[in-house]
Amino acid sequence: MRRGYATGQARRERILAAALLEFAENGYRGASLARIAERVELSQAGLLHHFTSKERLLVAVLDYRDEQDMRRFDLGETTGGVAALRALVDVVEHNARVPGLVQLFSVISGEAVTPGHPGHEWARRRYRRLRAQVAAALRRGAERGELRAGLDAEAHADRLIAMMDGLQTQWLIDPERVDMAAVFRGYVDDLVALLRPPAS
Amino acid sequence: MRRGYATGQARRERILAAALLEFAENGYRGASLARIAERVELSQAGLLHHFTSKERLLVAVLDYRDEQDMRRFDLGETTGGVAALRALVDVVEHNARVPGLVQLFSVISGEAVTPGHPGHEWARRRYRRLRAQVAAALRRGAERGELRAGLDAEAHADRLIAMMDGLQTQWLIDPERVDMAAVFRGYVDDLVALLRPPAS
DNA sequence: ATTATCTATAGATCTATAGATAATGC
DNA sequence: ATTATCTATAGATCTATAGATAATGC
Repeated sequence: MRRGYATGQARRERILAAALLEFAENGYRGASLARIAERVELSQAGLLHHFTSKERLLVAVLDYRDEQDMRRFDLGETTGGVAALRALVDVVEHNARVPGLVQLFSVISGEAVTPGHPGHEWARRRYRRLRAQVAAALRRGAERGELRAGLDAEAHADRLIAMMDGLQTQWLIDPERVDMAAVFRGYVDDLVALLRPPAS
Repeated sequence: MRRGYATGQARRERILAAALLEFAENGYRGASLARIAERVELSQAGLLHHFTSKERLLVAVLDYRDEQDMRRFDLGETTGGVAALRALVDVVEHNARVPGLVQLFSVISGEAVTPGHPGHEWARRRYRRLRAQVAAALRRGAERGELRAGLDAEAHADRLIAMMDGLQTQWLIDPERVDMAAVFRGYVDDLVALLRPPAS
């Protein structure tokens, strides 16, 4: 499997990091390959030697970030129920410390609602995967008797994800106003109370 | 107060409508004045006679839409408590019928998380206003004894708005997967149960 | 007079490709 | 040989302004 020389590999990593910043700051459409190239001290043509096109570069950045986040976000096969919900609160608390990454996802998800946007398919897959993961964790909690039996796992998963995204947008636009982690924690607390199995 | 000739007034309205479509489809950065001008059968310079710059045109579109929506969204001085929460469900149900408008707000809000974006201030003001309106309606409900007394009105308002926004994004990206209105209604139902005053 | 248009154009971008040269490592 | 770079450039944009001409309505 050809992966190029070591020097090229290192350069590609630097390009991904620089592209992430540029896309987060300007979105896909507002981003400039020339500016990215400048940040890694490379000509713009040199950049395209490594990534062929702006579209491919965006997809590479998104996949790269997804890979990193999967680990943190992965609720494992064992975690479930209340522990899983608490893990989501931890994710939000962590996100409050990395505004740059949060901004990348917010900006790109916003742009990607447009069909034809190079991030459209990525976003669709991502939301489906997240929903499946969260729903599975909730269901494990129900099986163990930790959460109410009849719960609608998919609907709650959609809501948890929507809540995270929506609060992120508010927080990025007006950081002083919104304590993203606290408001999300309040949601999870209410949810835990609501989904507690009826006293036997 | 100079408002120009009747013909100009009519042209400006057409421009706003066309610009709305273009911004919704391509975001601020991806939008093209030439394409907007084409849709209203005007030269691109002719368009700029009416709106001076691309930035001003975006702001005009956003203010124009806000004005329209204020009526629908206005929870009045009388509505409060559970009725206000039901009114939000109506809003979401209505939004599910106008994907174009929803897309405008999603795309621009996403872009506007970047400081320096011409929609940044608009988004900030908008979220503050929405929060104040929703929180006030919840508080009226509490005063009337319809909702639990000690409720955190601001936090619940932030969450309601975040939920609406987050579900909109999911719905726009994958309309077949998400029944936006139904999932939101589920949230409101849970919230009504949670905020019901303790039995006296 | 004021307003609504137009054509023409300056001046900055932008992405992607062609083709040459230098470095790397089997 | 393959990979990593570069310069140069084609070909499309883009926004905003200057300056001329036509229509509108006090």
